[in-house]
Amino acid sequence: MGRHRRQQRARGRRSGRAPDAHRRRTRFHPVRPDHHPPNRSPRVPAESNVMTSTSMRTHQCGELRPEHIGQQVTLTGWVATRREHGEKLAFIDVRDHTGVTQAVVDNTVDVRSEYVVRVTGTVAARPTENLNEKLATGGIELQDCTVDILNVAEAPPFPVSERADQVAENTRLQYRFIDIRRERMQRNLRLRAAINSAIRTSMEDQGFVEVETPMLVPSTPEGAREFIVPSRQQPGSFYALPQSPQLFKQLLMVAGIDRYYQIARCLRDEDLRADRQYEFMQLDAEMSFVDQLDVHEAIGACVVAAAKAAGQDPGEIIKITWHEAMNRFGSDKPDLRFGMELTELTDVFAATEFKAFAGAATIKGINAAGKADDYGRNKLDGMTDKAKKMGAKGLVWLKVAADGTLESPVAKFLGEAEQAALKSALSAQPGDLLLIVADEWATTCEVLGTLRNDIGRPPVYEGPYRYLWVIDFPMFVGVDAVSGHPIPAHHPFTRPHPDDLHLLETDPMNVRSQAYDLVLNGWELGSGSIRIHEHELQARIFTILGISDEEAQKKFGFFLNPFRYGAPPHGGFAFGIDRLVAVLAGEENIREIIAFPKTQSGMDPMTNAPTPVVQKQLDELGIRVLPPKA
RNA sequence: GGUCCCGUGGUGAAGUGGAGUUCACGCCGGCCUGUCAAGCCGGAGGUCGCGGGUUCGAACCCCGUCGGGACCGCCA
Repeated sequence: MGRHRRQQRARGRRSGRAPDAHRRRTRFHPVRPDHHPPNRSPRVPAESNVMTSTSMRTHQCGELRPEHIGQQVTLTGWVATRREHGEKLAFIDVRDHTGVTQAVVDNTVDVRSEYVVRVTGTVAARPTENLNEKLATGGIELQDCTVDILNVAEAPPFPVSERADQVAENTRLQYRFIDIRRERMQRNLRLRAAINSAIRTSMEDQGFVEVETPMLVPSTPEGAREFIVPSRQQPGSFYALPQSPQLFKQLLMVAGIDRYYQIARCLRDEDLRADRQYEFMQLDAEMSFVDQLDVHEAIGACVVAAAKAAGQDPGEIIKITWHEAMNRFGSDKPDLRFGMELTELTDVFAATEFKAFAGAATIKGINAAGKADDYGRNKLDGMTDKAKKMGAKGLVWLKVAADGTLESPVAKFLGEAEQAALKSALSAQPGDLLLIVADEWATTCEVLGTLRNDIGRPPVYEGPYRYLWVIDFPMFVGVDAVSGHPIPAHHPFTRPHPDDLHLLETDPMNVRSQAYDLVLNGWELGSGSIRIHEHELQARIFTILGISDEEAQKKFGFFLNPFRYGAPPHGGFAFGIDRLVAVLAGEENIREIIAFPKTQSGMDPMTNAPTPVVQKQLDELGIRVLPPKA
């Protein structure tokens, strides 16, 4: 740019208005190549043919093709880049969420990065030697352009491109309104919208009725920590924000809604993670007169619809029992994309003289095929530490040498026959790394399951997508050391497995429940259960849990009493939409598919929430803030 | 509540006791008529998160603190 541009800038600034005067002829233009990392997220399906022209534009920046050649069009958007070629020629790329188009302009047009512009010009074929195959609009450009500056812009803090993937996330969140201009965020948010839409359509096609439940609800201190909201009219009393619509949706079954759903915002005041935010969205559903197969079918259809909205066909959703999941994968949310299954070795070492193995309840191993060279002493020690932290007494590792012998500190304690049986059981080949744990069944499974994930789990954006139902969860997860009562694995309204009812009092730890999880590539998408609808069974469960009638009445009275008025058999499910979208988008972190997420410490770098409030607000609520702890 | 990692011009990085030094991008100015992450030349821009300590001397070592991230606990 030269003199002209400088002068125009000066004039525009002096007058303090958008420089309408900047109408310049240009020639034409293309779209910036949409960055799309290989094996990354799916593209949002083609948008419908809705009319997106407005009084200010005729087309969007990603839609012009050679078939439009000769038409006069008007585009609106942001200046993505400017390439100058002397006083008479410059190229500007105009961007909106659909893509970019190259406009050929007179270099006296003073537009800079992220200026908001309207460009009117004639669609023209690019010279054949100047086609840009990286751009969807790379066959054309706008020529004879008039450029209106609709707004000026300061230089953005980071580039509005895939290069900002390298920028500190905190900076991206602080300027989220710029970050979301990027193709990645546009794609993620639009994918999310498409999935939400598919979920609604699927649920409604299946006769589910959307009912909205309150955000201000009574506090029920079981389970996750709640956000509480002080009541102004009842000083000293508080609402809670819902962890889930659980109680309301069950009452809707009593109320004869029959099939309820809601895309519900849920809030939990627990520490944040890559897959957890304070507030998150769930597809929440409940059905009357069903068994768990009915629920699996309905929710499965909904998830399939969501996957198809992301351009995928998930195929059949398989089912395995919790026990099988633990036994084979050492996890209740197994990632089925890779093998390395847990192999039973208890019999192999039944008569061993190796003290660490002798008498162990369960001995299992995994074969990290070909990984022997990847795991040196440091990493192996680290894995051993991890195993011990998880409660195992130790971890045995063996490397298979080129000649087939086992290299390990403990090899000398294992007999030849044992070594041969071990190699056979694990199909060991030279270069393999074998890991063995001998302990209680649960510990053995969990430790090896964790190591299996650590060693073998592919990145989230690597397919295929493997959905599964994990069914027959145990009713109880352990026994309270103080009270001696069993600890429920799910909420206390979960229905026991009908075949195990007789064991409730005598052998509670072997009672299965009618609870189930939906798992995708190692992510727990959600869980549900058939509920208890009869008063007698509920009372029996409370007795087993050590909850007195009085206590039950006090804690859950508003929920239990309605069940006396004709509660139908019912069950339901809820799955986290954020997690589903993240996996389908190929994102490791749900913040990438949320427009305005919180950081790990629960803050929003853009709004600076949470903030102190003025004293008057506290006074009205009868709240006094204590000084910080020393 | 805990473990570990990270804070250096607008952005990303390099700098492990000796001058705010370096690189790329961006920004500002100049040149440039077919670029498309244009190119070439020049320039500006920093309280090395903050506070304290050690040292003749600290971006660098120590302590604290704030902010960010991963994980454990937690998430019926």
